[in-house]
Amino acid sequence: MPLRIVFCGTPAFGLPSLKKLLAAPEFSVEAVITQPDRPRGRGHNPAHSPIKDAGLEAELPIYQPEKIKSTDAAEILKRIAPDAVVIIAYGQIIPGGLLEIPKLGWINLHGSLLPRYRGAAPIQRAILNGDARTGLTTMCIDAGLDTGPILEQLEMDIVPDETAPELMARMGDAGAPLLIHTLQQLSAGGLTPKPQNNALATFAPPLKKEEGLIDWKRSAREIYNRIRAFQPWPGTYTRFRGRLCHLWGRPAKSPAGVGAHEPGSIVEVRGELHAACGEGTWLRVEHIQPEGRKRMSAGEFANGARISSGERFI
RNA sequence: CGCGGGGUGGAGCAGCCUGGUAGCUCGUCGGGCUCAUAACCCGGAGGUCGUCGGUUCAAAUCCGACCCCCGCAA
Repeated sequence: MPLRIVFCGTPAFGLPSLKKLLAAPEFSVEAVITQPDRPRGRGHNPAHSPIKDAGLEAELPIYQPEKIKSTDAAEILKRIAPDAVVIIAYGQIIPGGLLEIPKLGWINLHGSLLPRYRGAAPIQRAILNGDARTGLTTMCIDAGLDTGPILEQLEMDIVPDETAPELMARMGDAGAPLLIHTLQQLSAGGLTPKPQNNALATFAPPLKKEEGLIDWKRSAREIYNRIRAFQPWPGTYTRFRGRLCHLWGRPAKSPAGVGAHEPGSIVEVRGELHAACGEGTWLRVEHIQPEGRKRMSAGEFANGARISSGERFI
């Protein structure tokens, strides 16, 4: 008898796990629960979640409750009567009443080494903080936010220049075999959930748009971490001549022959743009995208903008 | 019908409001200077000004429609 699974998730992070479950004969995915189609993009066309697309492709029943706690989700789950619910980055808190329905519980794959980085944006927050190591955790969902007992963990390095989408893809891939292993062990009775040490807990709240605004008083390294962490959303941006500009760059030596400058000051040397940051550090600007314009190289931007000395990013 | 910005030689931009022989930075080609150079100097090539239509003696510029790109919001 295959283990009967309901898969609950929304973004691409859970995709490798879902695919692995679909491909393994020892598991049978009975249904997919994902967030409702929401208007997205410039027009306002409703967009599917990546998980929904995969569910449709596998011809699975799809459920998209607006609010999982206020719908008949309990009825649906009781009817399907899965052995376990796998939940990966679903985007809604699961009410207590639903947690007892599958006998193996709700099994979550989380993008951090819990109890560190509980919450919605563990991977981005780890990069933002400049961490060199992170990891994956499988755990049992309980009534709190990522507070349930730990099943298995896998440590991973964060590569120095890695961006959030890159690390997320890598962790999503690495998470699939970990999740499978956890499910196998759990169903065989070979795992004992270990309570988290709440004293060590930290939180990784969702990214906010405003956090993308570059604070030039921070060091170039900190700004670079933010640039890496905030891809593809909300991005890191600054203001130039009153217009919003998304900006990409990396720490660099101070441009030759250039002394100290106010944070945000722009110095152009041979077509290269350098911006002064805090603590006397410098960021070499690589790409800029002014609002209403396409993303362009710093050199192209400098050609058109004709920056005069003393101009600044704000 | 969510709000807004933009489409001008290969690239990035100015010019549009106040219509009248298309400009800037860079690239490219040729020449020069130099021990040398991505630096500097001189010269050249390259543009249906997104598309279609309208107004006008005359449209990149004013009016209308459409196509494409992007920022915000979600």
